[in-house]
Amino acid sequence: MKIYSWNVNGLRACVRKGFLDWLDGSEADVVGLQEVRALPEQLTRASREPEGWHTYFHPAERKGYSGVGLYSRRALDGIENSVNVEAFDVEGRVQIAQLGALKVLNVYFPNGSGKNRDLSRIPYKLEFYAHLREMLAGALTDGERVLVMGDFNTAHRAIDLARPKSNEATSGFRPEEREELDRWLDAGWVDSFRAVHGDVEERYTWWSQRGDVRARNVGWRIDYIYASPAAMEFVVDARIHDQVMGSDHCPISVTLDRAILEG
Amino acid sequence: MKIYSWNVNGLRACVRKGFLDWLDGSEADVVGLQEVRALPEQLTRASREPEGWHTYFHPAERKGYSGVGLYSRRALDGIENSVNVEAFDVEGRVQIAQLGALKVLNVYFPNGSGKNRDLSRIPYKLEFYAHLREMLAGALTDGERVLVMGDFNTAHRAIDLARPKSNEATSGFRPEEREELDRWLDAGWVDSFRAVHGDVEERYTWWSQRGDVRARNVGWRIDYIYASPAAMEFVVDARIHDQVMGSDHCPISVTLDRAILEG
DNA sequence: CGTTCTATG
DNA sequence: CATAAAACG
Repeated sequence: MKIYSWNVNGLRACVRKGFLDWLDGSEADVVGLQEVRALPEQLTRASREPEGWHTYFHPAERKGYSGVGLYSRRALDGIENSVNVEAFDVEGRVQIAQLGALKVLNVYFPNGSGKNRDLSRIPYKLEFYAHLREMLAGALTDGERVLVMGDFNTAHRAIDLARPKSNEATSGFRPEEREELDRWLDAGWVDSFRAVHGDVEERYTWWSQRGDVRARNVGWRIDYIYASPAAMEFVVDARIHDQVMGSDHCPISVTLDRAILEG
Repeated sequence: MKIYSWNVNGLRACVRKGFLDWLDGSEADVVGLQEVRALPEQLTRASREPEGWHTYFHPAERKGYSGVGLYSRRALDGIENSVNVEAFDVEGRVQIAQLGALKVLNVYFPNGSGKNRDLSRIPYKLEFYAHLREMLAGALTDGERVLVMGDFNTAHRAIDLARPKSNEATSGFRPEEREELDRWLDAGWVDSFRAVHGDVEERYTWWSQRGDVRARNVGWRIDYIYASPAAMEFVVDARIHDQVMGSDHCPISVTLDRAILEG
């Protein structure tokens, strides 16, 4: 089975660029979207409830901002939107889906840049990371099968972005943000793409919209599917679909042995 | 000589739709624009200072809002932006141009609709009208040659809009607004288009942007060139150029005997 | 319905 | 550079 994550940068705009055709051609079982940037009622019916899919949305309270969504070929066994912190829940950043023995978290981690391109949102971002990490610590040590996928908004190591030197002070590659990802990996989470492909270079998931940056592949790898050790045993492939257009991010995926569903 | 008035509904957008081609083909001597909606420095050089034209701008303080501009083939003999009321001056609504013995006021009269489509701006609109009328009363009685042209934002009589009955409560055709135009005409101002063409019907200068309203000519005549009696003696033609596209308003013009300039 | 601005990324 | 909203008309 195949699970995708994609920051669509506005689902309505992405639909105009062919999202539904991509969806039907994707052979996906589950797709997690970030930055939906629409209330469900603002979506066309064809994109809100496409034939053959079960869909779930967790929008932000603020219109046109953030928001996550899940598309699944079979109905989810459970869905939960709250992480029990009001300040996080109102921004529509997390969906926790249960599929048999597998738990999938679809997450839009906060961007660290604030109002005037400053770093004022980094504390919120780091608190969000820490809260989720602590919330999931028990599941990890209990050997549960968990995927945390989405736009992490942080490149972990120099190999994960084209211009590491010039971005050491930029939110998304600052030491305090990278150290938080260290803590996830130290806790036991596995970066599925790196586990499958090792230190391959120049594989990115996001490119600035300025200039011809994507054509020149001057990008960042900031979208991940993190697997618990128990889930990682079922991962048979991990991919970055950088040929797929429609957003400033590209989709990523993992292929899993279906046995992962049977506890 | 030919003098035009046109509410361009954003000069930058209008330029993209061919404003400069229209300008050069217009045989205009003077063009007054309303709703420029740009600071001069936000305009391209080609539109701010086109070859062969002298240009003058009076923007609002608030960005992207209101603002008037004048294009003249020969340099103006004088230009004044203030009507000596701060609340009016900051909204960039008036330019007073002197061309020889002729005074031309290029005016963007306020829209009466407020924030929530309410009527909260009608008092401001009526005060603006009254202030300008009183300011010009002396010139009128002194026999000066004056044109007041622009977007008046009021249809005077039922003949001036396609749907008078259904708009009696709408700002733009309310009794208190129409009565203010009565006061201008009672004071001596002449509606140049009506003076030339009498009660011709279905001649409008503005159409809603919703639906196919312009194609069906469901419009309003709310742009006028008012002439003082002394100026009216030199008016040889008055036109509504409703075939000219580029805005939700169309240009209007008067043709004058050049002798109007020689006092 | 369309222009422009602002917030956000 | 792009998405979406808000204000205004």
